Amino acid sequence: MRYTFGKAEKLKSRKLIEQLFMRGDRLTSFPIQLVYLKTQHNTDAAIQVGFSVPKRRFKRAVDRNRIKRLLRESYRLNKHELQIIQEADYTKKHIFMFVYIGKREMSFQEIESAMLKIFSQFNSNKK
RNA sequence: UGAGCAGAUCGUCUUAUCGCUUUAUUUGAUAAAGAGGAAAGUCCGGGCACUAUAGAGUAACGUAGCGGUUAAUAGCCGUCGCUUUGAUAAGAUCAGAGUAGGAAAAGUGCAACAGAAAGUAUGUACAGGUAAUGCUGUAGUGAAAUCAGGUAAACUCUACGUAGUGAAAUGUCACGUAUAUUGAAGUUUGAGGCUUACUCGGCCGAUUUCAAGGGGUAGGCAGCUGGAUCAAAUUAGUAAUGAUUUGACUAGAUAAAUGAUAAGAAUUCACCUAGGUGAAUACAGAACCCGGCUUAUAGAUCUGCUUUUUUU
RNA sequence: GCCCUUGUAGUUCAACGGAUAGAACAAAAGUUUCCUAAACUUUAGAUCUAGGUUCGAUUCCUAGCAAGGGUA
Repeated sequence: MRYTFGKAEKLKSRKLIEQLFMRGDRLTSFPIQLVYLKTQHNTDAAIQVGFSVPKRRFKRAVDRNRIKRLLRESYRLNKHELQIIQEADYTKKHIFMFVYIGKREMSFQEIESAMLKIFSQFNSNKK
């Protein structure tokens, strides 16, 4: 099991992101909100992921960068908890967007536990 | 020795594990490199690219002592004037700080309160003077009172300067549907359109046929980082800055890399007390590239000035 | 990335460069009432910050700070 997070797994297409926010479903576990959508995209990865921190809440670019890095790190280390990735089922492709809805910066441990909670919610929803 | 102010420089480090971006070897992987002094604000000025531009005038906007510097500027340097602070006994000089500092004798406007009067103004009291008279001086109000008054960061005038849009510019490749645009020829003849905001002036039209190839998808690549660069020495100059020589310089992402976790070290502060415990380590994150300005900044070092204590 | 606008009482807005910065609602105190509401009377409260021009600045200029918006 390798904890990688390469370019193919990154959500980059503007079109897909637009679709995601228009039609995607949402799951919340403070301070993270997950927006997800089952759709087709032409990459090898089962899930493409993006991370977002609103500029309105965090005015300085340094703070936004740090939170995004923490989110990305916690996703990278725990993504194997997701059944889709475990099964490597490429017929069920998804796109994810993690939005940080907290009002202040949090530690890595707090973010990680919230991330795990969201993963378990997502897995049970799929069954 | 402590405190304060001003300026300059630096602005955390090491190891392990797991990752990210770029480059090279190569296709398993390995190696190397990977945020700043402000990368910020976007306040000025350029480079670069594309578009536009026959010409003239007006408008609009910017700048404003003089000289220098620079690719260029509203930056920087020098200097004169003005304002202001300190020193000595006045004058004056010295030292520091600030300064958008052209024109009020072209014209228009504005000036609360006070004051007779604030600009087609001539009053009161006293003194002087005359043939006579606001003819002269002083007092009083006010920021300014007869002096071609004050105010141009009021309109304005003068001098000089200014085309527009910004790398999401622009070029190219791929996919791929359908018709903008341009050129030539024939027919027809004037509504309107374009030309820097306006005027003069200038240019163009509509339709049919033929020929050339445009637009979109914000997908890939180029643009994209070695340059008005940095450091040292010599040299020209009061200085800003220039010249020569030598050496140095691998960030290039694109919903956007430069990180996470753990341990240790360093510095500062607090507590117990002479080595432990706890806390903190700023401001802040490249986005085409440079030169300035402005703002934010824990802590450390150096220099100068002021002041306190101790010793001689 | 680029561009634009606005900052005045707690809130919404006024104010040629000229007296003590005004109005409405809100707040506080009082009158009225057995108590409350309504009504009436009164009070307190502000020019985003720092410089400059001017005799004098909310107004003009410069720099900063904050908020909002547009564009692709």
